[in-house]
Amino acid sequence: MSILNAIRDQWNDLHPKERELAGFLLEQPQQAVQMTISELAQRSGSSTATVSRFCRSFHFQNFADFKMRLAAELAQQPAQMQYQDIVAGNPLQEIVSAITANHLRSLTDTTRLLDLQQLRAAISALHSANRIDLYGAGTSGMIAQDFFHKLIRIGKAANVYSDPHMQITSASSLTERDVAVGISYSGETLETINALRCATEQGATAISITKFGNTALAGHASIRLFTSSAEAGMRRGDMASRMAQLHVVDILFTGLVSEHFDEYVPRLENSFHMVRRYTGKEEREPS
Amino acid sequence: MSILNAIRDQWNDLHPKERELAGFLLEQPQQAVQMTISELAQRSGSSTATVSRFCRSFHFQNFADFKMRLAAELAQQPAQMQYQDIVAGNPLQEIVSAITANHLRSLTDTTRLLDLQQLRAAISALHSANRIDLYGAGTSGMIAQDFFHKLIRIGKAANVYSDPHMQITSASSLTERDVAVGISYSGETLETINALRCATEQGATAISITKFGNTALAGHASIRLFTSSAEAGMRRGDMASRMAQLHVVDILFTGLVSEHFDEYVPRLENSFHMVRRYTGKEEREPS
DNA sequence: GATAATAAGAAAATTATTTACGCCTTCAAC
DNA sequence: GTTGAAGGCGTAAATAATTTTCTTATTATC
Repeated sequence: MSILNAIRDQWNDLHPKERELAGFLLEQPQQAVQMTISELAQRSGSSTATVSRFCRSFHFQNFADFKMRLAAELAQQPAQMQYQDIVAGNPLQEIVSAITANHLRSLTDTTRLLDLQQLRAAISALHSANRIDLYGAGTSGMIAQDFFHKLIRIGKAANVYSDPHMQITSASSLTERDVAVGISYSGETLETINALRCATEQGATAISITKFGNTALAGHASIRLFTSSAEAGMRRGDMASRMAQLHVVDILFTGLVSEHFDEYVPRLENSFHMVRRYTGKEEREPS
Repeated sequence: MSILNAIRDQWNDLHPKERELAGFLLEQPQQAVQMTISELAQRSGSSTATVSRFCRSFHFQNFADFKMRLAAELAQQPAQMQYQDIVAGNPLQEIVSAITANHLRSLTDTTRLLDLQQLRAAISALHSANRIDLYGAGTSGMIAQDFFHKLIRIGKAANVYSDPHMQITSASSLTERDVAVGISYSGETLETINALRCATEQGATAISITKFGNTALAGHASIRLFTSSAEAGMRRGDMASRMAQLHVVDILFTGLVSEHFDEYVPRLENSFHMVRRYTGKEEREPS
């Protein structure tokens, strides 16, 4: 229930009328997706304009887009388990099932949330970028690293920074021909936000990868990519969200390579062979 | 697929233009549900009136009703596909499906391969370890990093090395009270193998995380954990395998924390709160 | 060859959605 | 308290989407 989760998640940031609307959506989602915007407005005690704005504030293209995605989400059979936090002394078998369910869920939810338009825009921006900067802290820093590995394999001029000073230093030298990617699950990591803002000020194209919702980081990006947002159990940490972020990175990368196949694939294969050759015979496949 | 089936079913009774429309719907249902009636009419070479009538002839209330129900239906199917390599110029939607299928597959396959006995042994070894060394190169190095992040959060004396010299240097000072974890998808990365061998010679408990099969790395480990082994497309790289490795790491970590709940959870929560406190108010959740 | 039946598009009518505008509330500064 | 700025939110105008009506073209039947 990533959309409904996101709504619950942002409850505190919602305006009064939006809350009434959100409340109705959370209680009667099945009915809501069958209504027109005016019915929904009436039933939830707000106006069509408010509903429309609500949808856009959650980064949906429009009301129709919102309705379709919510419907798709609701159609998922409830057999799927809910996201679970770590609890005491579970049998190992149950832990395995729970983690697996969390991860599968995270991936399918993220896939459902993906906006192909934004994805296409991101791919195109990355392809034509003169330089690519990647920013992320903590676990998201690792995602950035992963993306970095991929990009240099196809010969992109990419850099990755976790150090806030270096982030700003690098961002300050970007131009409108460059791309900056800010990664943060919460979307509220100050350092990453600042780096992306700085990049935007220099005219670079800013791409954000955050949990779904109205996050500060996404607010500063011109291309927004989202992962599913489960309520964060602090114990569970960022396991599922990290999977989701990697998933988005993989899709971005694969899309990029696929769309410019002849240019990138030879480089990809070359990097593969070279690693093999220079790290000993024993290395038969990428580790 | 009752709606699409019904359309196929009635194929013979359809008028020429309706067939074109039906054909498009059967081929591109995912795209169709995102379109307006006029887009759909245009793409399928008919007119809005025809589409509208088509929906009613199938006893839907109207076009919107049709769209919603089809969307709900499409959301149901999990689309279990085979592992796929990157190919040229696929539509983005297909790339998304393929990657998602790869990842889901990778996780479920890995879960199926998991040996609870080995898992228990690994958890127990990690719990009582005096020191924990993590070795990995390339992408597997990132997995090791990820594990490292997790372990230090619960106060374990962990270290992670990607540099072969440092790996050996550290491994050489391990004792029988320590644990070494070697990560390599192929299981044939020389540096990682050597580091694990060195650790074993010092009497440390060696844990391997490799693809399933008879790999060199697993041969040098006393506790062997496996991920699913799909044929590696060199273009596809290590995306799915990385997901699987992280999956194993997550299960290991969660099992560890769950089994020693009272000891580890306070540390985990403390690290969470401290990161929050020392990285500014804006940081509401782990990035 | 005329007539009836029906397919199917154009356009009109209807309905739905978004946007522009402005009122009203809230909150802070004076 | 008064004033001004900011922003929420509804009304209504503009836009877009959908359905229905009207019309034409085609084919089958007598």
